[in-house]
Amino acid sequence: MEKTIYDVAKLAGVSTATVSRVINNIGNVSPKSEAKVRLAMEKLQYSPNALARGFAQSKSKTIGLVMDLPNIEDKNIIQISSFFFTELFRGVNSILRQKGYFLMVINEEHNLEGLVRNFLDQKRIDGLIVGYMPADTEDLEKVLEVERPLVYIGNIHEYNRGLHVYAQYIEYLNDVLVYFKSKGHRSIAFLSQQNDKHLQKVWDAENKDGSKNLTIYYLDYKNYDSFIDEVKEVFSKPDRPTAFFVENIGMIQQITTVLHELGLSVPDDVSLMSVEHVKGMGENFSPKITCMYVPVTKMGEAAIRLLLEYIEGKSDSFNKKVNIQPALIERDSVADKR
Amino acid sequence: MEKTIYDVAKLAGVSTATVSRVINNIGNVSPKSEAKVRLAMEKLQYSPNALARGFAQSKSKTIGLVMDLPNIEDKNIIQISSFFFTELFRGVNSILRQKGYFLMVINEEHNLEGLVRNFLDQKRIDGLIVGYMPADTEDLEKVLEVERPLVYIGNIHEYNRGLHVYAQYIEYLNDVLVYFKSKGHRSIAFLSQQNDKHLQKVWDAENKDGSKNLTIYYLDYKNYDSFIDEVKEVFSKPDRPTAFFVENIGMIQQITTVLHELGLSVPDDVSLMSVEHVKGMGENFSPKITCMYVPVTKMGEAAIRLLLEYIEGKSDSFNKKVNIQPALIERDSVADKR
DNA sequence: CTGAAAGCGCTAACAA
DNA sequence: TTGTTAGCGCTTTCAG
Repeated sequence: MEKTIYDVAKLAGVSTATVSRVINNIGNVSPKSEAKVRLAMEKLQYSPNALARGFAQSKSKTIGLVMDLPNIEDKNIIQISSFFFTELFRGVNSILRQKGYFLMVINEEHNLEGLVRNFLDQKRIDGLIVGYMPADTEDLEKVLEVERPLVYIGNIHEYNRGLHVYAQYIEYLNDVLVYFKSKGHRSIAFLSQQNDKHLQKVWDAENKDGSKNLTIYYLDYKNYDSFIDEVKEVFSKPDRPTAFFVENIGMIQQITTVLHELGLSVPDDVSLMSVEHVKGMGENFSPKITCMYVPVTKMGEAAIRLLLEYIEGKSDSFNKKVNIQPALIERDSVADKR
Repeated sequence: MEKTIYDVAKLAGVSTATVSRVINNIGNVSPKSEAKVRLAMEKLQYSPNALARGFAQSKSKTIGLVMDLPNIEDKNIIQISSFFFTELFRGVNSILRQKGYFLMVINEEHNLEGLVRNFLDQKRIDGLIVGYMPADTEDLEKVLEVERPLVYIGNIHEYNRGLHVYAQYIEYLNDVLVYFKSKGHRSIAFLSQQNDKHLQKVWDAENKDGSKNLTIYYLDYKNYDSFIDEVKEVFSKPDRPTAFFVENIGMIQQITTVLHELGLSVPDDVSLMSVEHVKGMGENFSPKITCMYVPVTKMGEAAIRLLLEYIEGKSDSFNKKVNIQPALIERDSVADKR
């Protein structure tokens, strides 16, 4: 038979209310009583039943983390997202445990509203972190409308409300471009899984003076089997780009090999940049890759802080945003063309 | 105010017991009643309170997955374990959700007994999967002693009991050796994080005929900053190994570069093998790397099956083992020296 | 500072 | 096939 708070109370010679007070560090307990209770708990090896506590308080003390773990077939994305996932997890979990919360990872379909119903309404979790960078969907809007305890991590969206932690994707893409430009590059290729509308904006911004002095190639790797061919094609031309931004650092190895096969060396013929979610990862290559470091762990931490403030009523506002700034880490893969 | 089972019962004109019966698909409900109940639930947008259910049944319907996510400073291990983690998670979670369970990821210190007390005794979880491949510790023995619902994934241990899913590490190490040998290699290096006692066993087994016709180098990468130097040293010798097993596939890139710098090419001068936890990952290299594929996802699935059988009383035995067989996938990184 | 007691929402005998 | 009802273990007023 499991020990209950009654057993402890009886052994300690106090009421269950007093035991509850010491368990929860409420105070208003005499040192004497507290000592008796602690002794009794010790003797009985008492562990409070989390289910009963949660039930009594209508709080599960657990937070959900929605991640869209890609299917193993998506070779493109699995590497980058493995790191993204584990880094985010680490950031979220460390803060959570400190505050006495637990973490439930949720890897469901993209039906946000359904998720909210299943997990929040059933009180399985107290709040939700959406880590799969949802696009602007009606689903998202609906959830924001009802002000559920939910933080989403990712690009800023058009419904300008809700708890939100983000790294300004468009901005850092722009930073990459500006950096390449500052090093004298005028013909630049991007290999990115993002919709090219972001790149288009960047491109437009850079060429708005009408000089059109930049040439930008956009490669996408929706199709895993064909992007290598695309790369080969673009870099075989005599007027090939001198700089190449490869969003997924897991592809740097292959890209480097392909460039070598084309007789091009890094960074002398082609400069390379990438994104790292794990700090220092760019150093695992030769030459060491200059990267935008996107601190996912920090984003996770910020998200949790926002969420707990809201859940615990310390924050009155549902509309808060935190912008985490990526950092450009210069290494050896970008040549100075000036 | 949240809707409760009473609201549903009242609206449907039945008792709470009947509502409970349809929620839980117990049966013994007339189609008529069931229809009324479902309609009422629909109208009220009713979601059963998981906390209350858990409390009433003393079951949380959630399983804990203990993972030791390495600190970001451990550059050695972070890559391999990112994949290991996400793949294991995927396997575990998919089966779990199918069966109506939820997954709580636990990333705590190596104190197994403490974990068990915190999570199992408090009924926060119904069972535990230990995914960090625990060594033979007294901690582990104690937990096995009391037959808690726990499956561990990893190497077989000396306490020959408990629920256990494993890939036979020593065996597949041996398979690697045998494979290299079959290709005519006689001088082989291993770069592995494992304690070298495993390798020693392999070595002994292979040389037990007294012919000593194999030379095995053991490199370890405990120290991230120095293993590259070790590699350089070993492969600079005129009698360098002709084959190299690099356990961590995340290091293949660096190793290849180092070998190139030494003027050695793969596989002509040095043959390479590695381990992949994500199927097909060895193909992301040039040349494509011959790998032992360790199907972590399958291991996760097997673990869950074992655990749920035990928890739900379908299995009488606490002592069950499942051995998941790794597969050797031949690609282009091993030369035939015969 | 302490204790009595009323729930929290659901399940599961048991009786009908 | 249904309904009644006594818990499940803890928190939290409220009165003392």
